[in-house]
Amino acid sequence: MSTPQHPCADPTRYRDDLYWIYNALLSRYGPQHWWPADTPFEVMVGAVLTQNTSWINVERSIQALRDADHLHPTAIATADHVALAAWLRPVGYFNVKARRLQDFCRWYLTQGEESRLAALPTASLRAALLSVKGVGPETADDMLLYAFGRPVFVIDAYTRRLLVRFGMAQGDEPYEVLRTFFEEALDADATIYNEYHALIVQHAKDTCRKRQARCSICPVSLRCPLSMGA
DNA sequence: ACCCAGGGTCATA
DNA sequence: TATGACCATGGG
Repeated sequence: MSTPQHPCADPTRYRDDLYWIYNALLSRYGPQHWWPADTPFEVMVGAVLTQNTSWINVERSIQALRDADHLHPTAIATADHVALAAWLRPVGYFNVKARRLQDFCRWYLTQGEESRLAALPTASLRAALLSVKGVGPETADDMLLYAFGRPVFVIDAYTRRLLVRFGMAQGDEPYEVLRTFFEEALDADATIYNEYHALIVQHAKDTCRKRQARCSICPVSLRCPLSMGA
């Protein structure tokens, strides 16, 4: 007991709770049909653009790329930085994201696109995605789950708050710890993971951003488990 | 005016 | 390993 034990050190203990939360969210919001994109490549573009950015702004930039006929890996890979940054202006960090998106597309083209990547086992594919500058753990997992259909659980800020609010984690655990927590507690099912993450985000949009004082899903009556602050 | 958004990198200690 | 600074637009 000298070493501080995280509550999430024992994933199987929370299996039923995590499925209860999933069912509560699903019965409230219904299937979310994520990721909102037409192609796997668009999923990956959106995953980069939505970093610390609201989705409405990502839609604007995706549309700007589409209008300019640049919603393709070769077009982005060879685009002028200033032009690319202009299309990405709505998502913020446009200089950073222009470089990240271009780096990703150039890498993507060298990999022979999806067919080659889709043949890789999940661990290898994850490592490959993480090797691209600008693709961190959450962005890579968005791609793995929503573009490649792999059973990888995506951890975002909302998920951390959810775990903290339910007493399953402290909140400052490394990304990998929380991802492993979900994946060991739940069955490896990409369909469930897909819906679960989407539902958590939907719940955050529904309650957190509206600053609701109550949330029937939350076991704590006063505030929503995903709400900001305390 | 303030806070936050479906994060990640880099410099520093 | 673990903080802090930085990136930057748009909506509540």
